[in-house]
Amino acid sequence: MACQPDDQDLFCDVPMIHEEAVRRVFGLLPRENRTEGLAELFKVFGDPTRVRILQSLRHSELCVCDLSALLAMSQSAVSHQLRILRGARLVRNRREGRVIYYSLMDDHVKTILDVGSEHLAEEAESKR
Amino acid sequence: MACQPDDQDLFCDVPMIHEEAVRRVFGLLPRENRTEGLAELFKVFGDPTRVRILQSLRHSELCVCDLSALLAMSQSAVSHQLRILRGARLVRNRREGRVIYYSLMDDHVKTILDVGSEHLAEEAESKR
DNA sequence: TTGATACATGAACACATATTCATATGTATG
DNA sequence: CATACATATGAATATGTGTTCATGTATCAA
Repeated sequence: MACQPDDQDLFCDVPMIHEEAVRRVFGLLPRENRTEGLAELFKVFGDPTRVRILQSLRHSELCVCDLSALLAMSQSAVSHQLRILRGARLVRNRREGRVIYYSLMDDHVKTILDVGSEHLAEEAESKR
Repeated sequence: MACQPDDQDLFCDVPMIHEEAVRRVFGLLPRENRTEGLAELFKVFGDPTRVRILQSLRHSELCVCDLSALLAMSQSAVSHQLRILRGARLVRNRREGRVIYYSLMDDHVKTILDVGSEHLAEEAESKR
């Protein structure tokens, strides 16, 4: 935790080999807001249960008890995770009587899962 | 933790309203391997420091001390995070004397960050 | 070889998080 | 209204994770 390389002071206790590059990149970085938001978003994707839920909803709208049976998990655990997915606007829900149906919010969710899968595939390929 | 809805037994202690859909989706789900791998991958994106590193490397190859100065963090903390990014094959590194330069591994990293940003943008829009 | 520089890493601690358990909310049915 | 059903949620606990601190490794210079 030295100092922020702003316009006035770029001299830290940390050695800095490429001052120009650092200054330039610092100017190009998005606001901290956005960084924090991105991390929060990906954190939601970073749990096997939630990924499993998203993969399931990708193929069909499902209610909570369906997901519970499908994932072999307690209804409570599923509900807790659905709450987090809702918070990140990755899923939407609609009520029909006592049953609440969940589905994916939009195509971003699919895209993110796909690009992630691609990366894993190439990763496996590069290990050979 | 009831039972897995495999071909032989789909009857759990959890109520299952849409048995057909559940069976169908179960057949379409990827192997657990892949789910776990995806979650592990996104977990790496799920930390502000690591996102910040990736956003930085997106614009320029940088060495550890550059990143340390840029992010105003200790060299140790940055190194620990770089290790995790390397493990997920999100960054590559090359040595030049005592200095080690890091850069993004491939375009998947950029794409994932971009799609995430898009989602956040639309999320903000939908809140209005 | 000795010292300095750039980076990596193990241990420890503080903090976050996923599941379980118990209970609450909301909706249909009788 | 009372009951059953589908889902949500608060509290507690166990496990995971990021940073710091101290130390180790690798490279260059003298």
